[in-house]
Amino acid sequence: MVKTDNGKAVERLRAAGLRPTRQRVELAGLLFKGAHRHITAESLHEEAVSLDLKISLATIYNTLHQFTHAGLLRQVIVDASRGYFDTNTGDHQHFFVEDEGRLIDIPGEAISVSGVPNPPSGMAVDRVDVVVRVRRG
Amino acid sequence: MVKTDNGKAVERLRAAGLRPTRQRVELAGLLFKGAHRHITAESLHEEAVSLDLKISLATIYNTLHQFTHAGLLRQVIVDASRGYFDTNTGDHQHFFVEDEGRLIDIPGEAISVSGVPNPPSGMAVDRVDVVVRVRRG
DNA sequence: TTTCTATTTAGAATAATTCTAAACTGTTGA
DNA sequence: TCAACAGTTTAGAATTATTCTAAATAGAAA
Repeated sequence: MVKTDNGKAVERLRAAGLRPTRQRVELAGLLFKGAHRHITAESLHEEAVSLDLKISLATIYNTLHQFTHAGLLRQVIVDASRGYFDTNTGDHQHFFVEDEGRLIDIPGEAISVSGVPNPPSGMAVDRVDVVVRVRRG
Repeated sequence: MVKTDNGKAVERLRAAGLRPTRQRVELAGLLFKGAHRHITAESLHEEAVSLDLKISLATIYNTLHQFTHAGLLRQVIVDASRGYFDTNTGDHQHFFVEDEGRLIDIPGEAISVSGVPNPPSGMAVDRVDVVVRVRRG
């Protein structure tokens, strides 16, 4: 019996407490197979469609959020009209190429933010996001 | 003849190359009269309505963008589903209180980012945005 | 005034995302 | 192996923020 090797994806989903359904396994396959990626619900859906994976857009949205809650993805907010997700959940920041809507990682070791004041009392820092907006020119 | 003093607003608009229409003058009055503010198209519209200013939501959107292009406002991207604008266009960053959708300024002198790598060739840095996400707890 | 163009506006249109309720499918226990 | 249940997927409707359109209005200049 010939099958795509999705054993890794299945394990990863189980470890995250997510039932390894066909759709989740296929998406995990796309997302976590090779190098880290930046995707959009639309872009991932188009990719799935082009590979003849049968996954609805609603499921893409559901899955992206579930993966994010499970810590498998991180959401990146750089554009008011489009939600990005990053398969790299480690400490790092981004360049955002405004004309192209493209993200580029900046390693966490490279960049550092200092002088962040104490948050208002009763609040705790969740995360510090740095976006370096760049343009052609 | 008793009139609201909008002389300042009118001058400011003229200086920015914007024709001082009633709507723009009234909005400039709201936005630039006192301390710096963080607003949303919706929140500004509600405020205008509550003060009996006759300004449509479409005009609020138009005006916010025109003010931004003219350098009177700065757009702040912190939330995928809502556009914020800041009357403080100077060098500074933000706390974002995620539960409340509220922004708090961090003075530019306080905070600093170091180690930003060179942007990809052919690209120039437009701006470096820092968002410190905080939560109750 | 008159005229000209920029501006405003109501309402339709768009785009991203979420919701709903019905159909489907992993998983578990017998 | 299989029944049964709870979790998942889905098509399509609904929602939300925002933009567009084309007609009406209002500054500015002469």
